[in-house]
Amino acid sequence: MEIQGLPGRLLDELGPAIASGELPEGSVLRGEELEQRFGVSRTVVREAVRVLEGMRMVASRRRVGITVLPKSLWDVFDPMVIRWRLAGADRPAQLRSLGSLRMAVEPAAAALAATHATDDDRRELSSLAVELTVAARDADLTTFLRHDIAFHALVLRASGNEMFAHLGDTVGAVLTGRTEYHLMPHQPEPYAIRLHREVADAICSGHAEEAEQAMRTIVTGALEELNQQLG
Amino acid sequence: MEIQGLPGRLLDELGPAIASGELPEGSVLRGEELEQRFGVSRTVVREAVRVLEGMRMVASRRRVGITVLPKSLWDVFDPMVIRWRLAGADRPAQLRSLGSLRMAVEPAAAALAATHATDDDRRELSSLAVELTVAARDADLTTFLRHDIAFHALVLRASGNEMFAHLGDTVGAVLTGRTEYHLMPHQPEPYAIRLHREVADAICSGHAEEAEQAMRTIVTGALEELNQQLG
DNA sequence: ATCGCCTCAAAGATATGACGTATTCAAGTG
DNA sequence: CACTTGAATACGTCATATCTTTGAGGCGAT
Repeated sequence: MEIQGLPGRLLDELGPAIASGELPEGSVLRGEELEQRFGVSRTVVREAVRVLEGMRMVASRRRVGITVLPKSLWDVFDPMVIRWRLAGADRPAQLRSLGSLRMAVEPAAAALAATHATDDDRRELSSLAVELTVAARDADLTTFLRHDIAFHALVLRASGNEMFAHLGDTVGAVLTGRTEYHLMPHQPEPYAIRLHREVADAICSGHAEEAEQAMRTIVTGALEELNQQLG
Repeated sequence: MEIQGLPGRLLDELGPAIASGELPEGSVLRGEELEQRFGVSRTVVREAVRVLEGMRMVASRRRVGITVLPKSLWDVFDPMVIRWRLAGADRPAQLRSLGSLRMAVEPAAAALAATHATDDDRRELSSLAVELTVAARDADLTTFLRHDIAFHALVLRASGNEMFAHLGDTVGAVLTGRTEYHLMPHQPEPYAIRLHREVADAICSGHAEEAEQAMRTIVTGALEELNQQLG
């Protein structure tokens, strides 16, 4: 899913280092230094740096070196950047940002899905809502998480908006992180389950307003839970 | 703002070609072929391809070549991808997607801005609203556009959410395109101007609900206008 | 005829040496 | 002190060599 080969491995070192602030804004790296530090050739270093440059995390300038750019310039929607930030010291800020984004996008996506979803989408959505309920009743958190992710991703995809659809993986990462962070404490709240069924039902029956409201309630809950945890 | 040097120029050729569908999904390019076609070295081709790979528009595989990936995999939030799509045959679809995205994000951003904006933000917002009114009265579309872009970007930035803030440039591109597409017909509608002042006032006085509603009305109008134009 | 294994070649992946070029910094000059 | 100029530096580009992976076709056995 990511970039392969040696440049990919270099990226997995440099990206997180920059995203976590270990290499703060303004840091300057030299290509040759990277070659030695990671034991790779110029070719590899240059390609990795180019990719970072493509996501505007660094800028390469002659006679200066490779400079880490301020976070405000980064392509914060790039899945790699999101992943790196979620994995590092920037995790709280990234979760907050994603929380607001979900708050804006998911209700809108649910509303759109109510009018744009295909019949297959609706069937699968219904099915997922049921499986979600079952997994919750059985207190099977792993299965629950898998279906929860699939549920949200499906709503986003069924909205018919390719940009919304693309947020599916990111939302999935947030949900996964939440479950991990909880360290699997108690079973999912019955109220949240009911809301998921409500979303599914509303979308299946074409009630945009209702789908939007139910989804808004879900995401609001997640956001409150997040704020509570992060202080 | 983009990638510099020869790889950058190569990107400006390949990116639009892929985004426009001129190189459809599944097309296979060979590195050597690109070297010859564009008269550049292996190094340059590889770096450009790596960047495209980073935005998941192509995948490079041994013994096969460089394959154009399906659009559903592209990083549709990457500013470059958005720009390329807006410039080419995919423009209508991209505008529709962005329309829905604005519809979801901008009202939410306005609501957040009402509680998160700094005093400077509020002052500048007020000021922009006035200048917007003046430019509209003078039927100075160029100035109007500039301030309109600044206005929306400022609201997004003042929301305090870095991801929202990052959509400022993209919204700006949409607004620019809209004005160009109109071929500068008539002056901006007084109603829309009033709504912008309303957003500014609501944010300045901390009325989140009101700001959100006014912004929603603005974006709804833009979306309707878009749907009318695209059929 | 089909399946599985083997070999070969195609194309990218990586390393390296050479040279070009812009840019910074500082020495030198008025 | 301001301006000019030159040299050092680090990236940019090209060319070449070698390695690695992998798809396709051949070959034989079942």
